[in-house]
Amino acid sequence: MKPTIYDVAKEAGVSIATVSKVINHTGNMRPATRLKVKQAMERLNYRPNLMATALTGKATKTIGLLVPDISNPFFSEMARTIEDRAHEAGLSVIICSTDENEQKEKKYLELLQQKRVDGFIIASSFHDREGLKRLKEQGTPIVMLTQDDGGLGVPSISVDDYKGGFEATSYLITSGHKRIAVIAEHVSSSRLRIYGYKEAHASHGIPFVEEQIYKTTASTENGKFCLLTMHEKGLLPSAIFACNDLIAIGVIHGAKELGIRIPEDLSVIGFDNTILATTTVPALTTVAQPVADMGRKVVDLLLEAIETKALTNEKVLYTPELIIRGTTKNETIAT
Amino acid sequence: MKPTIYDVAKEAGVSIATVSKVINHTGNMRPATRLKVKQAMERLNYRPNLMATALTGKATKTIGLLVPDISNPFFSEMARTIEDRAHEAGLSVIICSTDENEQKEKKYLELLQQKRVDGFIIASSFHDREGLKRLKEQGTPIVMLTQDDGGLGVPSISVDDYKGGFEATSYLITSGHKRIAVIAEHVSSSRLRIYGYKEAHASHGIPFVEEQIYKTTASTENGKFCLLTMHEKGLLPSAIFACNDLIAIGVIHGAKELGIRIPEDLSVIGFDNTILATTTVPALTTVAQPVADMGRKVVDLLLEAIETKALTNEKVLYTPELIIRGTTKNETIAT
DNA sequence: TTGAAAGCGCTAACAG
DNA sequence: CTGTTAGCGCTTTCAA
Repeated sequence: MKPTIYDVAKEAGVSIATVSKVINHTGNMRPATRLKVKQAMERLNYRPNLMATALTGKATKTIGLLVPDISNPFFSEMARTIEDRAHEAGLSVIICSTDENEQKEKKYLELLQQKRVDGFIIASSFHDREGLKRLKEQGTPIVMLTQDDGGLGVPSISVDDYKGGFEATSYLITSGHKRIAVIAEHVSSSRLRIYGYKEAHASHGIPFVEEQIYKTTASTENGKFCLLTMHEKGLLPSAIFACNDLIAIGVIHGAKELGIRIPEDLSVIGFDNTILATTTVPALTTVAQPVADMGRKVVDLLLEAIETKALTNEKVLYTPELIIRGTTKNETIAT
Repeated sequence: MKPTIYDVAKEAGVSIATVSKVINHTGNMRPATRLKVKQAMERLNYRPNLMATALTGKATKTIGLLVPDISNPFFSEMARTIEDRAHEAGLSVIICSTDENEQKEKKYLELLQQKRVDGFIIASSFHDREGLKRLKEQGTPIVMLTQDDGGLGVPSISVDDYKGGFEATSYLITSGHKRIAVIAEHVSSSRLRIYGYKEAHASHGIPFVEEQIYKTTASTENGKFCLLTMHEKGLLPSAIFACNDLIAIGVIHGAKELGIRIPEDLSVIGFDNTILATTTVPALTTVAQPVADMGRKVVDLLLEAIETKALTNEKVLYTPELIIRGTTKNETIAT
């Protein structure tokens, strides 16, 4: 079996209390004693059992990260920066993919609570508001990422989705597009992006129809499906604002299948600026989120909440950046 | 504070042993008693503390997954299937990105040991063989994924890298290519892929030069850099076999920058068949690994090792599949 | 400066 | 069928 604190104590000829003190750098001690203990630990290759430590009331040094799907490049890129920052601070991360599914949300939330994680980063939409509220009331730190807090009163980090939607749409409009569809997700950030989409129309005096607003779940398949649907209904727009890159890629795939040329026949804008946006040809025009900054910030905020035990309500809004690449085209010049 | 087993016992008017029994479905009990306890748990919203449970010798129901980089689509796709399978079996997954860096490997391995994870899935190359050996000797189940076990005597799951390299190269050769470069990684799987590359040359009676073998780390930047290097040295081949999609994409980027047409001037084959391979134009010819099967299998194997406490040495080899898309071209026909 | 002892929340004999 | 009790490995007073 693995050596315990008792083994070390015996090996060093001291009490477990003394060993505990050298582990935690607490209290004073004769240097010789400290050395004896250290050597004993070395000899036995001793590592404290974090389970036992956690049981005495200390932190578990683990946080939970809930994302819709870790295989979505946006979230895996985000997860990577979160992981790095967390480890810098001595925290491990348990990642759970919810698929935006209420059952899974509940299951994972409960599971992680039982594991006594020190806090949560929630980057997935949350249907079970009640569960979150209880969590919060129990004093567990929570930070929302890419998600509003739904009046929960917890900190949240996100990009200015409204602005992103507004700028993407405005760009399309000023490029001469008049029939612009939007493919959004069933999540709070999409609501704001749609709002931006609408306001852009309003401010340019261009009408839009509700039928041009599609809602789906993030995947290339669904993006393609939406385009096919538009085509079947004879409602093909001249431009599509997709609420994430995955959907935009799906649209591009669908377009190829239908023989629709991009950007000549159809302009496409994505959102997130994941690696995928750089691999398409032409490269995808998209709205970038500062993933690295956001990932670091969300960990810092959570850390602060964990350490101070105080529940702030800070809302951090990052500025999105429209990155113009090859999938959009100026209609006024073109036609 | 969170309710403990004592609170439930008091609430239900029974002893903690009884409560423990209903939690673990052990022993018999008068239905009425069980009901009383269940209701008490319900009322208090009781959840057992997994830390305490783990301390009594039970499993932590957590496994560690070491990958080079979770933001690499191949690994995030793999992580997703692992996560799903693990959760089906009641296990959580802690993912750590090692960047193939020995310091991080050590750090994470140690960290996860302290967290008393039930087992490890190692999908990252491992410089610290000693650490792994000690781990294994301590009885911790380990399964290698995408990596040989380096004589460690633990199970391993991978694709037949030799075959993948052989087929990719053979395809290029039979398409008429005579100057084929390979860009590999500093990992064990790449060694076999290179071996396949060499054997393909040998079996077709085509010579190859060692200078055509490049080694780097997985990223688009590095792939591009390799192509630029070849160009500078005046050693541009007519085809490149990249040992993963990320590198292949980098080559494509580099080619675009240099005005090299793909596949007309240069054929490119990747490896992994990640989502990236479908988003390039033309789509990337690549060698597919059955990620979903591998992910499930690796969890099943680990689970078996955890449950039986037996250390098998099973080697599972999946068959790679060459997927021909648009980045390769038949030279014989072309020229 | 060091150690004895009382928990932390739960499991698992062993009694009753 | 139910309860008592002794740990699991560590932290933390409180004495010595």
